[in-house]
Amino acid sequence: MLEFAILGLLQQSPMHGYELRKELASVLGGLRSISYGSLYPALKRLQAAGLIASEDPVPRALLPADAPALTGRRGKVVYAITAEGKERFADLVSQTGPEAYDDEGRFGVHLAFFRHTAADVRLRILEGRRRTVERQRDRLMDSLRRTQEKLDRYTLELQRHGLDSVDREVRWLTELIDSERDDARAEAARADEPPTGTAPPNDVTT
Amino acid sequence: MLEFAILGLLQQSPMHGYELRKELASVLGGLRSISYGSLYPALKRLQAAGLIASEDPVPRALLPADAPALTGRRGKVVYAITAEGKERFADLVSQTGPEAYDDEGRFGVHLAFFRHTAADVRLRILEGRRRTVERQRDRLMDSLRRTQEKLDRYTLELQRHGLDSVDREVRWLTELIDSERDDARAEAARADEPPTGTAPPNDVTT
DNA sequence: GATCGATGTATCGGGACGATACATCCGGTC
DNA sequence: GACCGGATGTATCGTCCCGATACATCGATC
Repeated sequence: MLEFAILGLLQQSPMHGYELRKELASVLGGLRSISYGSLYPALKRLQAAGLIASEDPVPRALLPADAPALTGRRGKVVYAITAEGKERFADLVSQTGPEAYDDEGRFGVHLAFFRHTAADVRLRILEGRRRTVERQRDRLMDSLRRTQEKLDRYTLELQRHGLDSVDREVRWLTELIDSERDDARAEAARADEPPTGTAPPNDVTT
Repeated sequence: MLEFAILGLLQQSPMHGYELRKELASVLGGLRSISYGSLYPALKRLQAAGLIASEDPVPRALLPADAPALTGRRGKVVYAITAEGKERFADLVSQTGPEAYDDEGRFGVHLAFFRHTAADVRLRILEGRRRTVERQRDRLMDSLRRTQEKLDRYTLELQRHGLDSVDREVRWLTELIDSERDDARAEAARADEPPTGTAPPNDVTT
């Protein structure tokens, strides 16, 4: 998942670790960010797999031969995606199976790179996610109905709030899906035939 | 956090791992449950610290000496809380600092055991949690306002949904807090003086 | 001109998780 | 009455993530 996000970000342009971390935070939803303890090992894995390459474009030119020893070696390391990396990213982006939406984080990453995703794939991922969340909601509703007598007030409140939250997510996904379908329909109509009756307004775009 | 939850559950009665896991799932909000890979190491840590004790009340009586060797050793292991464990739990339950509410999971556990918690401590925890979530909301609103031009539609939607979610949590907490305050006021009124004017309805309770 | 905070790369230990192995018991089924 | 599958049950392993930390440089503020 992290690897996926990194490949996606490097798609645009090379970056160094610090930048990557900041961008990653906004991709992951604005709240929880990623730690260096996750980031650097992930970069190493990607590099070992040949999906990204690192270069050191700031050769620090100065300083005599007695460099501050081992760990010292500032000068920012820039990571760039390779051809293989681009292939791999294209594969990942076009996945429509459960691995694309069962995990919340993974789904978020897919959403973040939807502009690289074909319209039909987008729709399948959104629908898959909705199915997953609906199942969660139903399970929760069920367990709540079965156990509500035995729970104290606070636990009950917690469950109710959780249920409400999941329910809202379903509705949110439904809105997204409907708007995707509208787009697809508009697209089809535009390709099929220019509307009769009402004149199409000055359509300059494209 | 896991340790906290285990101590809380064993407060009621001894349990074995499998039961513990199921109860834990409902404590943690109905959705995400805990894996054995987390549970058993946690039980070992608690046992090493002397906070719980394990007994094997099913001596399997049968089977000749040639037991199926090493790993074999069925007969469920029951875990019970010790006196030290009860002390530790009482300490944990009365914490009102950031450690009680900064982490979502930890806050959930506190909420799950609110019936063991004094009214003033409950209020402080709820208010602390609200402060934390409000800060999250404000940060998110800020970053959304600053970056909304550069984000594509889907990322924007994701952020908006996240923001809505956090905002709802604040409102939910406010409801809980208000109802706690009402309870406290009613309590105080009952202790202080019977109301004049309107006659108190037949108050049989307590 | 010195300190402070942002930027920057990197590692370490602790802990959580999914997967898996192993073992028992209970119900139904032919 | 033999068998089988699924729920119950204990436990470990490898992989990965995270918070904390170390080290290093730069710009700005006072």
